[in-house]
Amino acid sequence: MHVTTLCLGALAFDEATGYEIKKMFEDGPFGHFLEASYGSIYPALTKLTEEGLVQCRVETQSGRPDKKIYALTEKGWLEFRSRLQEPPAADRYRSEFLFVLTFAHLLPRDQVAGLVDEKLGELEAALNLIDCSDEPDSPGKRFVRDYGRHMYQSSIAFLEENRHWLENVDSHELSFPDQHGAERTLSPND
Amino acid sequence: MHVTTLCLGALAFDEATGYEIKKMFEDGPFGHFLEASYGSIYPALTKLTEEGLVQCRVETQSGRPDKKIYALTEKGWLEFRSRLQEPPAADRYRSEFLFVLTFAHLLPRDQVAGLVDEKLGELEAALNLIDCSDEPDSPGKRFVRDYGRHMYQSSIAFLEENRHWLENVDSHELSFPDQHGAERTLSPND
DNA sequence: AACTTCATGTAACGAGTTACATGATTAT
DNA sequence: ATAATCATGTAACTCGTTACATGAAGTT
Repeated sequence: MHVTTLCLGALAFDEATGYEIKKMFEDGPFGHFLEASYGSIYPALTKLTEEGLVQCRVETQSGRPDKKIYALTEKGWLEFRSRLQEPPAADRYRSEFLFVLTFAHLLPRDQVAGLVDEKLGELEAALNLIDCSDEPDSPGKRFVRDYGRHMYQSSIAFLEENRHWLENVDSHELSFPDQHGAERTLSPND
Repeated sequence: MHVTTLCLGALAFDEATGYEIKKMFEDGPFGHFLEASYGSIYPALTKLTEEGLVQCRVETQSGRPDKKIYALTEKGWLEFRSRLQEPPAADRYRSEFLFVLTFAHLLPRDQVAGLVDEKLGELEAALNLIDCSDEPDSPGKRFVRDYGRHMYQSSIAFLEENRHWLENVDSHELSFPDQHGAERTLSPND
């Protein structure tokens, strides 16, 4: 999904500046399942303006750059709606955390414990962010918020149930053949 | 995380060809939370060989390209272990599905229903894939598999509980000001 | 007949991130 | 003092995907 579509979506809630749109991808309604940086948002907004999908109103400020407040045009609304009708790309969950834990038996125990603690901390912070967010003003927002909360809770529950088991996995030695086929080993703490 | 690290991880289980590594990112142990394509795996393997982190044995075949079987070297093991010790990047869950559903009130009901059905289908297929996969041969693999299963189940449960509510959301009209500030509306089905 | 699997590899293209550039104001 | 917030924007860079090229054997 192009950043332009994400911007259209952000503006479908309310007019906003590039800066505010970026915030929506941090704390706001999209924060938990989408990302976008200034380096992609600003050019996207410029492109959308050129295409007539959004319009821009400038508010002069002293001491800082003028505020450019973007809003959808009718053409923008229609285009956004038609983009929503295209089949969405499959969700992708990328987790280096799980990748590393796949090799738990090759890692020192305290690293495994540290990793799980950190993840648990992140998950709780994310949950907290959800609970502190504004009351959703549309059913879709409510659905997405509740979905997020449910998944975070579920993830926390799993980690808490399984952390002891995982942290007490036997450390295996790395065992592998050298160039000549002879067996060699390395311990995880070496 | 670089594809080279992913390849090192794949080879930490067993020697393999580029083709087989790709399979591991489809059905195999990493399939649910990582991706890699041939266009990145083959160059990565070449680079790893040049760096001496893996070695390559060629098996001649008739009728198809020779099989290049890659295996970690000692240097590769050590390098892999040290990469595992670097703090992993934060997980990222990208969901166009949730993005679209944020705007459920702007969508025709049957589209919302269709989206949820499709997602439920995907989720069940993924669960099924997990349950048909080989019995994990390391504790980390088992942990990751169980984590995946738990999250898929949790997601399915949430969608099933909430689908009726979501599909019966009132369709709102798109309401927005035109160039002159006058109120304009568009219905979702128009 | 047509499609999938096995098997490797390259090149062009796409798309976004990171880092940089600038700088006043407000909170700690 | 120091850091964070507000505010916009560009350019270089990373890095991976998609599509292409090749082609035999087995499956439906």
